[in-house]
Amino acid sequence: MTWNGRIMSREPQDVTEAELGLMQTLWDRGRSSTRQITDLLYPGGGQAQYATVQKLLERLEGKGFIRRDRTLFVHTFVAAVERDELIGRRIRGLADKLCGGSLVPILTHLARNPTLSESERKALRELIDEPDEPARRPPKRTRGRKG
Amino acid sequence: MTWNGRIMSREPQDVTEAELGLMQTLWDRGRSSTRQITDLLYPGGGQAQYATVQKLLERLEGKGFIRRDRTLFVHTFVAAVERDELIGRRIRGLADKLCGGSLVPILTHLARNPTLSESERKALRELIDEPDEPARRPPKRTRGRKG
DNA sequence: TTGCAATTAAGACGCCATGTCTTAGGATGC
DNA sequence: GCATCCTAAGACATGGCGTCTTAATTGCAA
Repeated sequence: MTWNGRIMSREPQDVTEAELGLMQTLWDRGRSSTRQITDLLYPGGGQAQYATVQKLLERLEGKGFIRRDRTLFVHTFVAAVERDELIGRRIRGLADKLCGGSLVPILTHLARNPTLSESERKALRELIDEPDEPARRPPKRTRGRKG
Repeated sequence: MTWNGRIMSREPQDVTEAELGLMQTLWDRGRSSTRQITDLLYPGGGQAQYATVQKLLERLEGKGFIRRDRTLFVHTFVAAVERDELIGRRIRGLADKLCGGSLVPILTHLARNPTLSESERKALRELIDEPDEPARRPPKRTRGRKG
């Protein structure tokens, strides 16, 4: 069985370090071609680096983190998962692995964090006080929990 | 150079999945021996599982996440890094890799999180208000208003 | 059309992290 | 003395990951 923690059980897969570089590029500059990404990430890179980017893009596509447009000869790519979404996944993963699934330990850690400047603290406070939409307060009765 | 992202540059190293199981045990039950941990993590395990735990403990010690007491014949282990500290490291790593080092994107994500219950929201708010300000603040309504 | 450059596509490669297990050598206790 | 527990050292397979080579395909200019 070799039950490992990541070999079996089909975990959703994550973006690796090098792949993250490509994601950043797509997030920052939007739809791009392999060439554009390569020039940006490996300035002065040759065929080898180009192929590396290719492979990374292929894997990212396979994992569903980017989408490829094949209509033109030169394919273009866009992020299928936004930066914030990835942040969310990481936080959730962190909560699952270290906090029994709860976000509270993370929250408290953040709140107690001394590196949190007063302005950040203030910004956070406002964000918390302000749920989502101004027109949405009454219908909120202990809902929206997923198992 | 083979600059990879983890091969070179001596990154502080992280706790792996299996190792995390041992850490949880040490966090929960405090100082423990290899035997105790093995019985807990691999019930009915034999010599093989015992050795696995041994190796994991050895690696954790090497990485500085636990401390070993060799005074007695049977060594005992304690966590050298607390759960909260590890949470902090992960958050920081997340911020570095995905947020350019800033915690704000993480904070905003959390604040916007729909799975955050009202009680959690409230708890967070209190935690934020607490640290810096000793005890000098009218009940509420600090900031003026926001659009 | 021919030829060159760029692009896609497929796969090989080496390294090492990771979890697992085997074995040897000491200490303990009956 | 002998079985049993422990430590210690290391072997091992698997797979992730970043990298690179090579071949096939397409576009474009001369």
